[in-house]
Amino acid sequence: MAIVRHAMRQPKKSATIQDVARAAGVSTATVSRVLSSPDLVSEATRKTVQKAIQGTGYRVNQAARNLRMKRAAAVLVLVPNLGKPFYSGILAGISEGFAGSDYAVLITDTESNPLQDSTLSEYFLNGRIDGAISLDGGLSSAALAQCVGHGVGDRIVFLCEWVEGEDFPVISSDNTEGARLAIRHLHALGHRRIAHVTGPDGNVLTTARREGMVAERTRLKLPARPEWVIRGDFSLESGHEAAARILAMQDRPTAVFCSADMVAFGLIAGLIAGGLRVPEDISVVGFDDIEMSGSYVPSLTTIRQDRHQLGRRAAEVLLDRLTSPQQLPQAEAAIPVELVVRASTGPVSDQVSDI
Amino acid sequence: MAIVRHAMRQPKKSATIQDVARAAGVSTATVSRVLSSPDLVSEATRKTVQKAIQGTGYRVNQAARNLRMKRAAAVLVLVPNLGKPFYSGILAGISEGFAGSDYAVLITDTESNPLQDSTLSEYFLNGRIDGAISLDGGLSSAALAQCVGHGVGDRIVFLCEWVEGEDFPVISSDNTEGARLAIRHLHALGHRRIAHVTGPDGNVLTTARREGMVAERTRLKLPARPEWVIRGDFSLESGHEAAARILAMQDRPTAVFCSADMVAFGLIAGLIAGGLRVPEDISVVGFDDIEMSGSYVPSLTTIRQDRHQLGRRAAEVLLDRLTSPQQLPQAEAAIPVELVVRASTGPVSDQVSDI
DNA sequence: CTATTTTTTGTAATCGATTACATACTCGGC
DNA sequence: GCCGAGTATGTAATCGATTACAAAAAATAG
Repeated sequence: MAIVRHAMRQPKKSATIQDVARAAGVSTATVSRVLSSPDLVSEATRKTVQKAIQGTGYRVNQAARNLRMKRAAAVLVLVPNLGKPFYSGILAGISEGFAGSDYAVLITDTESNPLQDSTLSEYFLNGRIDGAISLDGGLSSAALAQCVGHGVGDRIVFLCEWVEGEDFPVISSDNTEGARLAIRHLHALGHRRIAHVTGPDGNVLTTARREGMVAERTRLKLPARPEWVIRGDFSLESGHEAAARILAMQDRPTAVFCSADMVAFGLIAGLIAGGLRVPEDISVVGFDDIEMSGSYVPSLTTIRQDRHQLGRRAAEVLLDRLTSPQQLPQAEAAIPVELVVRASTGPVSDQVSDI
Repeated sequence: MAIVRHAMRQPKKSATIQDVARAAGVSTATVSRVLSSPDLVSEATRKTVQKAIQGTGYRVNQAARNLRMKRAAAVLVLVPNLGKPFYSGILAGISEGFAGSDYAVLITDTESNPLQDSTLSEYFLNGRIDGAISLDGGLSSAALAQCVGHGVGDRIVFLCEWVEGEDFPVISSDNTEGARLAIRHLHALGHRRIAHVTGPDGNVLTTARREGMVAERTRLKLPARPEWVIRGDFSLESGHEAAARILAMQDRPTAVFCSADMVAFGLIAGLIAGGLRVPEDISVVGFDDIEMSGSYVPSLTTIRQDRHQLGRRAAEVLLDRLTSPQQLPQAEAAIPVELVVRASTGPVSDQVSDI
């Protein structure tokens, strides 16, 4: 009895729908129907065909299907910077949203792979994608105009960020409300002198959060000083710089609301290095609630964005538009945010309370 | 004169190669040749065809091309957790590596999208991908065996991590050397009592780094105590827990080498909260050099992995194998690492120096 | 000027699915 | 027993590229 060893190095030419048809003794049309609309096929043949599929190890060839059906079965996700921990949960939500469908999810980092104005529409025109989700509010209007011009404008959805003045569906957290919650929380702890570290100028989130902060501060009749609004850019470094500014102030705030958790981390580190205690001397609130925030020391009081939900929702909206393209841009409600109280905020201390 | 407004809502049925052929007065074969092997076509016709391509706004249909050429023009990257900042630079390197080619890069998070044993090979069999790069050393041998069985085993490349006992090309940093560098650095600063926070059990990186650490410690004849090797899992939390352990020790180390930067952050925060100063009382070294490490307070001394290079190299290796499939697994040299000295390490302090 | 090689171009088959349309079959109802 | 409706299946065109092969044109040799 000989022992046969197969090298099997070549990709097996996998079975085609023809092979299955032959094996099952039916036409390719029937096999195709078993795959895509099984209820059109009688119980008996369906079983036969399914057996034949098993037997041959048949897998549908996506390229052939895509060609015939004129679709790509893929969507593109544009992420400003994959390295930011903030995006992980979102991406998870997105892929979950597409899990039931047969769409593949392409992810690209727009920071390391700057899109040319034409790149996005190229993807569409080459038939590589059917739709796109952009987490990048910095897309050029030219790029978007191209897509609209080619008739694929209604397969683009924005998530978290958006482009001012453009009319695409946007899924995002209730940023303004988040800012209000933060201020209200600090106010309830007795804080009156509240500073804010913003995001980068021109960013839509910067604006939304700053506005929410200002609105609530006004409503609560809190004092406002120009130097208490410190320009940042969502980065750890900017938080650190903000700390230096605050330490140098004569008229120090008792609490700081940061436009992102990373900023808060940098700020706290800087403040502690400068001899202040958090939260005893100064309270800090972040925004986002990234994974690290719960385990930072001190753990961070912050505004939680439901990242998973955000991603899921964006996927659903895009999926809707891909399956029934005639729909008009329905109004999207903002995803609610939530205040998460942890150890970086506390009651205002006596000696620095305002008059 | 009437002003015409086009709604232009439908996707323009884009020009096909037939349209171009007609416009240029040549056959489709010639157009195709202009696209893929221009030197087979005479100067004159090439120009005509190119003009026709411009004129019609023709884009090649990927699905048709893929079907005919039996390829997917895409590769899959398996990332254990997209949220870890460590991966961003790597992904950037990978997409850069594929930039010149026409491969699309699919990225999937294996934590939020656990791969079934058959999922990876399904991707191959469905013709969705031509190759894969795995950053996940936790792939099941069953999944890999399936791929090998289907003859696509030679289009899989591991990056950073790998699966013990499997014979795939691996691109990774010189982890062992990194650990040695860390220990050597601490030794040069006068430290003798050095602790190590490891990665999770069973992880190949944990092993490589621990071994490098042990080897160098032995070489330098440094004291070793079982409790100075603290089990972690590359997370901030585990660093924080390690801090608690260290604070509780009677016989405290004067320096700690962490198996990841995130661990170091948690550790430092914990130590500072416990009343120690870094680096005055205790020095800390990380591993990875993620973006944050330079701006953390104190900035972190760490072992830099050239993430960009790692990604690029993996892309190149895979690309090689895709274009000339017969190649045998060439031996891959480890990518060199580098010690980056910052503020979290300093000379051992007098009062705690060993006898 | 013819024979031979080389270069350029065209014809038509092919990749592997989906689906419009045609056909065959089943089942009641009258 | 015939008709119509409904169900199940098959035939063949189609999606849009690539490429083997053939044919024509141009270049070279003798």
